Amino acid sequence: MRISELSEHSGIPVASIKFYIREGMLPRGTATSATRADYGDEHLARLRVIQALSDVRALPLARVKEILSLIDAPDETPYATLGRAVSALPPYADETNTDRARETIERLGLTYDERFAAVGQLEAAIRGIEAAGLTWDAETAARYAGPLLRVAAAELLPLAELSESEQVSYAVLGTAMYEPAILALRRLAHQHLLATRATDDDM
Amino acid sequence: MRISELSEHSGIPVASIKFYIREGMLPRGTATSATRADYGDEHLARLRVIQALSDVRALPLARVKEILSLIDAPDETPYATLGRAVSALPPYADETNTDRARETIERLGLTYDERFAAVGQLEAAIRGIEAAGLTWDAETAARYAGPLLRVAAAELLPLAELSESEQVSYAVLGTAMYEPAILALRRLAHQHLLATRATDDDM
DNA sequence: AATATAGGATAGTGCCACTATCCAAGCAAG
DNA sequence: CTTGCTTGGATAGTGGCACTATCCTATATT
Repeated sequence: MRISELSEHSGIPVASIKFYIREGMLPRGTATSATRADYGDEHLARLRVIQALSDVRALPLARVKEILSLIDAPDETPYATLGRAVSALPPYADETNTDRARETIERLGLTYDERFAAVGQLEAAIRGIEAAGLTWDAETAARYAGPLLRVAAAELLPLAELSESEQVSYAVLGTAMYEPAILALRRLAHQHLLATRATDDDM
Repeated sequence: MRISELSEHSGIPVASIKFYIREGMLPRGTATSATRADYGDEHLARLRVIQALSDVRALPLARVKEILSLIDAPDETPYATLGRAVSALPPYADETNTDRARETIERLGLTYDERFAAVGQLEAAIRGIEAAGLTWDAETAARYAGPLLRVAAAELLPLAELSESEQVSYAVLGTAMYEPAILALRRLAHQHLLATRATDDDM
């Protein structure tokens, strides 16, 4: 496939493809002559991943780049790789004090590891909730933690069947890409409950 | 409070406060003379909401503005207001074809209303998942839907105690602001499961 | 009366994600 | 073989966004 064909198949302008190559997010095609290079299906797949992360997840390209490099060259353990993948996702918090998050995590009986980006993200989320005038207490946290632990456990089950390298890219991309679906389902559930309740008792 | 004091209390530069006023996101202070205006606690609270939506949620100011206007002047019904609030949140999808989402929604027994933004968001999420090479089928959807319906139901319960206007702002801000906490908890749950499992059987 | 500060309007800045222009080196048709 | 069209690759330019800096005028303050 030449670059123009890659552009047609992916729907991404040639200039943008060149840009992604320059940025190191997409490997160069294999040069067949001074003015021709050959691109394969892996380029197409990579382009679709970039689009998914950039458009659907609305991640800045710098974050997309981090995630891609994680898939290409994972860390020692899946645990560490997942940790770095999480740090590429919003909210981008560099909280120094993570007391609120720690309190919540420990009360829920989860593992507290301050190096894990999600701790700072939870801290930022809690501060945002309270800045907006909403409540975050043990009861609120428990409301979410139970069902989410169940979700997380169910998500990890099918992973066992994959090879280690597949596991990593599935975990990294899965963390990023299933989130919008989760949020959409929660919003739909709210609407559903409101709609059905409205016919019941006019709320 | 004068604008300089509002700036000190909120930590937001005077120039930015002026900018928010210009943009119509923050009401003008009540003018006491040609060169003085008075700001109150409601300005401080508004500023904190703007910060939470803008920084923690990383929403573009145009979306923040939509959400604020919804709180200030809600639609006829909470259902409609929530619908418009949802459309201010990512993923910003304008899908024309929402077949995949519809299939999922109907199979789960939820209400399908194509005017609701979350439908298009689910469609965009599904396309993103598949573009990234991941799976979305009935089984996957069911994995998420059960726990999330439980979350949604639990969230609506405490609403009953509030007045109607409180309900609206709580629903609008709650939809936006609890999401980062939910995602952080899911990420922490993954990490927790991976960490405890690793000590068990070296995965 | 002199100085400092506030409020308001206008223009400028820095970052990001492209996008347009150039150029030399092929490739294809006549 | 040669004339015109593409292509890959490098460089510079663009448009949008969220501020931010400057300016001016009218008061407070001393």
